Amino acid sequence: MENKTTIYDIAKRLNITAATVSRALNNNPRISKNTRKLVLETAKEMNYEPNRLAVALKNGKSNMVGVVVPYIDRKFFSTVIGGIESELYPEGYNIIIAQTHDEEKREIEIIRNLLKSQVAGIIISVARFTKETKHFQEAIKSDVPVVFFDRRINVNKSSSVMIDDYQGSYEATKHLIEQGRKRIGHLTVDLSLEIYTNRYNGYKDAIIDSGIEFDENLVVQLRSDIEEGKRAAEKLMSLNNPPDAILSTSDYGALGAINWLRSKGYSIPEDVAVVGFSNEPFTQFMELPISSIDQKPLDMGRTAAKLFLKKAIKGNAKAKDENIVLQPELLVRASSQAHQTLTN
Amino acid sequence: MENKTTIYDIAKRLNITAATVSRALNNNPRISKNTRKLVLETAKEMNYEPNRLAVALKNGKSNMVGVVVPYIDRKFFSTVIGGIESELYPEGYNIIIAQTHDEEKREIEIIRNLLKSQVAGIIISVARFTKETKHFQEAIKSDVPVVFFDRRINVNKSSSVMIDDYQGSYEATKHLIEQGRKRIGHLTVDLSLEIYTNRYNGYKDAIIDSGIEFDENLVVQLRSDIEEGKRAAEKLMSLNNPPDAILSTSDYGALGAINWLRSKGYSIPEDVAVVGFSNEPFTQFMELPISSIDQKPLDMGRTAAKLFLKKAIKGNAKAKDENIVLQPELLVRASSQAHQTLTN
DNA sequence: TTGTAGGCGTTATCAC
DNA sequence: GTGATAACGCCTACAA
Repeated sequence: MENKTTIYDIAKRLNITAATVSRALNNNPRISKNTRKLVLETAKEMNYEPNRLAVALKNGKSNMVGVVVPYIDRKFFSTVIGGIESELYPEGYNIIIAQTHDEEKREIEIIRNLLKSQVAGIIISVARFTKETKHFQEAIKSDVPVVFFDRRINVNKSSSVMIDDYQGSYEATKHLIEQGRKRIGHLTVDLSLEIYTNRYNGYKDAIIDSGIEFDENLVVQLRSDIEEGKRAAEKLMSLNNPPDAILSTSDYGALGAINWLRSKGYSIPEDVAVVGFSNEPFTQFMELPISSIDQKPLDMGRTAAKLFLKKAIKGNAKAKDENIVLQPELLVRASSQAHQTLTN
Repeated sequence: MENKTTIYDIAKRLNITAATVSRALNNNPRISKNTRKLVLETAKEMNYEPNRLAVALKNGKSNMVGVVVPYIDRKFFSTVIGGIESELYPEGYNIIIAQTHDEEKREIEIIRNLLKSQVAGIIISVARFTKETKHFQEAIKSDVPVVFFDRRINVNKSSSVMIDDYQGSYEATKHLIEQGRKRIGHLTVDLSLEIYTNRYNGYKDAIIDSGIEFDENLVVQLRSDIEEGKRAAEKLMSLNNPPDAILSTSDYGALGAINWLRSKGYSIPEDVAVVGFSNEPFTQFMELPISSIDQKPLDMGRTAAKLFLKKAIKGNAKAKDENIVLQPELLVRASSQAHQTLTN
C-alpha cells in the first residue's frame, strides 16, 4: 500500500518546513501569498488529505458526535438520526451511532466508549429504564455536551428536545370530543416514563376540561404491540359501559384495537373512533387510514443537532442549557372522522 | 474541566515509566505480575480510560467503520445498519454513518471524509447512479476494506452481499403462475440498475420457463411510489388484454396499484393478484395483507459486517474477495392467494 | 523485567 | 514570513 502523504512530504518537496505547510493549509495569516499558493498546489498534486485523527489528538476533540438510540431500525429513531446527520454533516461532523436495545447497562458502556473515542458531543434518547446518570455527568465533566431527545433523564448542564406529548394527547382527545364522543378510552404503556404520563395527563385534562366525567376504568396499560391492542380493546368493550372512542399512545396498539373491533363487527369510526400516536407509516396506508399524532422526528433531529452545535461553538459543554419543546401535529384520518375525504 | 488521566499520570503515581504502564494495560508478557496488578488497580482508581485517538494515530487505523447508505430512514437500510452495528459493536468497532441522498457527488465526498478519519473499513450501498469507482479504489489502495451490500458497483478487491433478486422474482412469478395466472404484469423501476434487471429477468424467465407467452407490453417502468403505482395499474388495465396478476418490484408500487384497482371495483386477488417486493412493514398490516419478498436486511447487515471483519483480521484489504448471495423469502399473503388464513 | 527514546501527523509557541 | 521545537497520548524497538 502506498503511504499517505503528510505535510512533511509537502514540506520536503518545497524545501520548507512542515510548520509552514500547516500554516498555509490552515489560512494562517502569517504567511506569504506565494508560499501559500505553492503549498496548496502541491498539496493537491500529491493528493494530500489531512489526518483527522492527528488533528483531533492535538485538539483533544474529534469531529465525531455520538448518537445513541434504543433501536436504530424504528422509523421514529431512524428519521431523527437522518435529521441529525443532515444538520451536522455540512458542519464537518460525522456521527457515530449505537443502539442500547433499551438496556441501561449497554447504554452506560456505550457512553464510556464514545468518550474514549473523544467524541465532540453526545445526542441521545435514553434507554427505557435508565435511572443512572453518572455516565452523563462524566461526559459533561469532560466537556462533552449532552443533548437528549424524546426520552430524557434529569441531568444538570444538558439540553433537550422533546415534543409536547401533553398537548398532542390533549388535542387528540379534544378532537374526539368534538366528534361527539363521550366515553373515551386510553391505551397507555409505561406510566413511569415521562412521555407516557404526559400523554395520560393530556388525555385526562381534556376530558375534565370538557366537563365529561373521567373514568379510570377506561384506561388500559399495555405493551406497545398489536396483540396487546387487541386484548385491550376486548377488555374495554366488555365493560358495562364501553367506550365510543379510543386514544392509543401507540399506533401498534391502535392497529390491534381496530383489527379486533372490526373482526367483532364494530364499525369504525361510527361505533368507536380511534386515534393512535407516532404517525407510523402504515397508519396512512391502511384502507382505513388511522388518525395519529406526528412527533416531528425530522425537526427533532435537526433541533437536537443545533443544540449541540450551539454548545460546541461556545466550546463549553456547560453553557446555558436549553430545553426545547416541539409541537406535535394531529393528523385526522378516517379512523376518527366519519365524513372525511380520502387521505393519501 | 478536569483533565483525563493518561498513562503518564499512572506512571508518576507508581514511580515507574509510561512504557511499563502501557505494557501492563496491554497484556504484554514482558512484565511482572506485581506491577501489572498494581497498574491495573491504580488505573481503575484514577478512572483511566485509554484515548482511542492516540491509539488509532499510532496504529494508523481507527476502530471506526464507515457505513454509507442512500437514506438512513428507509426501513431496509436502517435494518441493515442495525445488523451491522450488532455484529461490529462486540468486536470493539464503532460505526459512522452517512447518507448519500442517492447523489454520486455526495458519495465521493463522504468516502473521502471517511478516509480522512482513518476508518478501518467501509460498508456501503452505492448511490443510485454512481458510475465513478476511483473513490473506492483510493480506499482499497489505503488498505481500507470495502464491502458492498444490496447495490454494488464493479470494483476490484472488494466484497459484497446481495440478495438473489433474480431468484426472488422468479419464485414470486412461479407462485402467481401456480395460482393459475396467465398474464402477469411487471412494475419495475430503473433497468440500468443491476437489482432491477435481475428482478426483471427472473420474472421473464419464470414466464418463459412455464411455457407462457412473454408480452413486453405488460412491463411498466415507474418510480417507486404510490402515485406511479396507480398510474401503472391504470395503464395495464386499459390494455386490450389486461393482466390477471402483477409483480411489482416495489411495495409502494404494489400498494398504489392495489388502491387503484380496488377503487375501480376490481377484487384482489380474484381479478388481479398482486405481489410486492421488500416486505415493507405496512404490507403485513393492511386489511388485505400484501404478498411480498423479504430481502433479509438483518442477515445482510450481519453478513456485510462479517465480510469486513474477515478482511480486517487478515489486516489486508486486498485479501480474497467474497461475493455472498442471500436467498430472499417469498411471503405469500392475501393479495395473491385466494383462500388464505389470516396473517398477523 | 523495566527504562529510554522515537515516532504516529498536526498544531502552537517560540524564536529569528 | 519562516523555522525549530515541543506537545497531544500511546506504543514499541532497543538497551540495560
